[in-house]
Amino acid sequence: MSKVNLKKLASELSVSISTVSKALKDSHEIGQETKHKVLSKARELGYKPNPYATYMRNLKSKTIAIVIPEMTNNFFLQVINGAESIAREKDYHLLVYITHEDAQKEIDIINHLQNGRVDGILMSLSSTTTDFTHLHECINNKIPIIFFDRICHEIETVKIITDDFASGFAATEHLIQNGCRNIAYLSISKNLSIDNKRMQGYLEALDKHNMKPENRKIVKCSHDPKSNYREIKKLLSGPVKVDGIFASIEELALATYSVCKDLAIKIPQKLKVICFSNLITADFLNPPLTTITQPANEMGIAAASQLFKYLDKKGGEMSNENIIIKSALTVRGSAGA
Amino acid sequence: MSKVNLKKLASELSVSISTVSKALKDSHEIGQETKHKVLSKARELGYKPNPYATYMRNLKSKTIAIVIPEMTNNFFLQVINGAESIAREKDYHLLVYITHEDAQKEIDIINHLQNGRVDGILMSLSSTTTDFTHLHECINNKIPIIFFDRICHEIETVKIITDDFASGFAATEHLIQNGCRNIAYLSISKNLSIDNKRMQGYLEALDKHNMKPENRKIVKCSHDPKSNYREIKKLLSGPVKVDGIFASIEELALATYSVCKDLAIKIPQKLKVICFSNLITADFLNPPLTTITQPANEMGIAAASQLFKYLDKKGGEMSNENIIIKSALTVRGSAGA
DNA sequence: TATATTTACGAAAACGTAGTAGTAAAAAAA
DNA sequence: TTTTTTTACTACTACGTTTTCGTAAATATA
Repeated sequence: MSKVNLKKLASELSVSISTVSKALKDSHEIGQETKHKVLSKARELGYKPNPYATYMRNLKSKTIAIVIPEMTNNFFLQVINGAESIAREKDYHLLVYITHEDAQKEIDIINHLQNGRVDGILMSLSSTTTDFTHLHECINNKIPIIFFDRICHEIETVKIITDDFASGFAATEHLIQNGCRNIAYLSISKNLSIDNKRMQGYLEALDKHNMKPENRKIVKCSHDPKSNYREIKKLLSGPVKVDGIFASIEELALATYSVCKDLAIKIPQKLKVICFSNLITADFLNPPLTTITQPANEMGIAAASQLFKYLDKKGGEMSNENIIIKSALTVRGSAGA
Repeated sequence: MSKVNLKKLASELSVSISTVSKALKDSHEIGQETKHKVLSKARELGYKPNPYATYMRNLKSKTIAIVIPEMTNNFFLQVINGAESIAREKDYHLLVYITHEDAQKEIDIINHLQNGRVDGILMSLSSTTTDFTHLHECINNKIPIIFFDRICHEIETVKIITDDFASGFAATEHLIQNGCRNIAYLSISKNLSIDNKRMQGYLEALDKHNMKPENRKIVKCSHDPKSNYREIKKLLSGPVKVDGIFASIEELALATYSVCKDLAIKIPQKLKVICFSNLITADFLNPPLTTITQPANEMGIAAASQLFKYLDKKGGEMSNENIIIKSALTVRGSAGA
């Protein structure tokens, strides 16, 4: 079962390699009869062109990468799903890399993608990334990056985001309209664009309703579940009065649920909770979780589509635009009726 | 910013391509001084070897693929996470493909991987796959496949599974011990090894406790949420008495929750529910969902590790063994205390 | 001093594909 | 009939890397 390549086909058919290659490409230079012979022999032996050799000729890898910070979050799962479907449609291949929120891993991964392995990258930043040299280098090497969700403002490229500010505003206002007067914001990382925007929405909503923001009500969380639990517990059992929580990501809402369970705080009676989330189980939680649902699948599709749009018109410049796909507020039980 | 390759380095340094290549590989054939010059120039220009050209020389793609049926399930998410971590460790790259439970897509994907693109494949079967020609062909082409979870018995290779039979038995017995006398099994697909094993465990537990299996209590579900909802609703509102449900996968347990919500059937008072699941929110559901939790991350790690074990001793034969990683029954509320 | 060995490099081939250029033979046009 | 065009093929090269082989010069050995 030795590998069947053009040379093998050629020798089997007693023609030249060029003839086989051209016949398979349906070139006009090859006669009908020969084409048929080549095609049927290729089928018979199960010839599949070697992708790496093909790359060597036309320097197109037909491969893109998606770099995400973690896999515990439903959002990224759905983005991958969307991106994969577009890649498949375009007959491209999708490499997946997880940075685990580690800036060094992100740098290593990006560096590994510098020499032709991929034609482009879809990416959401790690929360610990503060230096963007590796990304600039990537752009210098003419490898396009499309950001989604956690974008890098410094890089001029297409960015797929949701309306974080407006949604943060809406989420906070929803809590206010349901009676909350002391709303805490659970932040995930200062470094992240999404966190800043969501918090700005939160602050703007407070301001509109004449509520003063308090630093004590802005809890800096991380990706360590235990420390998040501690911080939220400290908030909810401490001196600061809190009757509403706006969690920037779903992990923090679940941590809140966990704390409330342990402290016997009733949601939504004593505490109303709302968060950005793509949990499929939001409806079945106790109580059902009111969420800002990001169009994750659509964002994956948009990111991949934008990348292919650029790759297809291969001469052009990458435009520097934000593509905004709106999130939806889904009222369930956790923030009151 | 033209691509920096060996040729470019060589001309910059006025040495031959061979010298540069060997210097970068720290060959003894190259003098210390030259090595230093080459290395520093390589760093200066940011040389990264082209992976496809490297492939052309040693015919190792340093890439593996993971082929999964869907992305809506937390199990596969965690498997990818585990597999990616091992791949990263080995400096390999991971391609992700989703069959969307479509046999034809599975065939297309496997065919696309036939000529060298990957060194090996991790795979979980689509539920609609009944013919395994494409997989046999893969093995014939010397591309190793490691199956996990949804395995293919026909192919002689390493398979990573959980103790589906024992867990199915334990799940059913747990329901029985909590008072259920009329237990239904929600099946996902006749084609799947896991479904059969889990159902056998279910039947064995019924038998042990002198309960007769009834076809009416075995509900054939699919991957269509709406039809699943209908089928489960039919079961729970029909003439067949049912006081316990064992769902083979988490989607079916959630569908059951949905039906119970709409029919106002109290879980666990009127109906006890248990299922195979990797939901991170199981604890927060209403009621908390008692689950058989598969060691998904470990299975991903095991699958990738086994593949690399084979790839590393590249001469050998692939062994035909089942590696079983046990699942754990986590008692929460949905199946009674 | 003459010969053997080691050191440090370069030339070239190969991996599989795809395209350019070249060329006999056949067909069409003059 | 001669010339031009078309048809249908082959030879060869390049993509970037790695490695084998070859070889001068330097060094060690006899």
